[in-house]
Amino acid sequence: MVKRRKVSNPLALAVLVYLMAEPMHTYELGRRLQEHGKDRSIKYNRGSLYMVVEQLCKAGFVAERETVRDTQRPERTIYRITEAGRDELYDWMRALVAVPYEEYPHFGVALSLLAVLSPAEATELLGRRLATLGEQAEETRGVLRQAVEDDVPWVFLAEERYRLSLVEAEIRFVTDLIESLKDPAYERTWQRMKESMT
Amino acid sequence: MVKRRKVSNPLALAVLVYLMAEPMHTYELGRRLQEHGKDRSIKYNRGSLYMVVEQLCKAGFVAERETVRDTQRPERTIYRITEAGRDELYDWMRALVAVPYEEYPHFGVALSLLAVLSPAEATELLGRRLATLGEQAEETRGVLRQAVEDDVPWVFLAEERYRLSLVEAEIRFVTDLIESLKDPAYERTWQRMKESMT
DNA sequence: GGGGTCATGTAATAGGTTACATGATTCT
DNA sequence: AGAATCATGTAACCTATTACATGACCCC
Repeated sequence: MVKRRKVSNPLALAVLVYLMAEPMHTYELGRRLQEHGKDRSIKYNRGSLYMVVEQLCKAGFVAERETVRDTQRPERTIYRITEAGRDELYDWMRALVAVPYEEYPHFGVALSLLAVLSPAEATELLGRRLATLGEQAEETRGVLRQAVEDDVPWVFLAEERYRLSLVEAEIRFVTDLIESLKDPAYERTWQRMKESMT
Repeated sequence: MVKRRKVSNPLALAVLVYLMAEPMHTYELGRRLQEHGKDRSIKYNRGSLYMVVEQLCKAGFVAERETVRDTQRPERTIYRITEAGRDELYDWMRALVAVPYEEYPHFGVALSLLAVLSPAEATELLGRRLATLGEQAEETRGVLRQAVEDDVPWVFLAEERYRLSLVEAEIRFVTDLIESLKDPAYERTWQRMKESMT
């Protein structure tokens, strides 16, 4: 039922978006992604980028426009988006925005196995996490402040605000969790569980 | 500086935890994971499980204990956790709890490219997301209610509470975002951007 | 007792990351 | 000019997912 995309790496989506503006070669794509800080929200690495462009090409979403050799620099292929690529771009964006994607955050895994740690240790570790989360929140707030000063239109800040929302939510959650762990009843339960384990 | 784990798939962590309780064979591991609903927080599929167990074996974190052939059923290898495996388990759990891992949620990608959609369309799509998020929140609340009724110790509910926190945060965020999109100034800005694009 | 389906594993394929390679540029 | 660094790509290597395979069990 869930239509699988021919190319599913989110990098590909960014590539399509950038090629909407104008044709360019792969390296240039990478440069812009980094320049615009898109690599904060999209996992970026050069190897994957080349792979993804090739996949897009095979899938017919982009096409070679020409191969430039300006005597120096190895020859670079310039890509442009195709009609099918445009369709795919919009279809993909719509799906991403309209339907939540099931994710598996690493912290969720840890929580689902939390019982293996003693309450004391868990508390200590969570305290450290809390500190780092605080820094992250502060950093993101900084990015936002700076952007506002620079008159960046707010649409381009949605991702950072989202990031901040999530971090703040996690801070509240962890704070509560630490509170819960203090309950001496849990300490006892944990001891019993531990012993009852074969 | 970031120590890479020999086996990094989160499934492996669950395997180690389960083998702490008692030795068992791969299929049994899978069965329990599902039974306990761990597959809600850990991406699970059989193929990966076998792969992961093999990796753990190569890495010395688990070892074969014996190979049982009870005349029927193909022979199944029983694994047990090793000393090194125990160490790895605790080290890994500590890291997961204490330091936030950088994730790349799909919705963040969409947000970082939101500007390609018209404000009107974005609003409509976000509305649909909001509806689904509401259902998800409700479902998770249901799971929690049921678990509380069944006297499940709360440690085992941390993951669900976390999930709920995140969903609720996202609901607030999206609600705000929809509000922002209504600003007629943005409509104008968007039009201008669109035209100025080569 | 033959057709479905559950239990169990393996192999083929596709996807992604790291490591390497090579020419140009810049610095001293 | 040689060393260090940047620009650019490719290839080798892991990881993960899907598809396939096989025997047992269950039901009319």
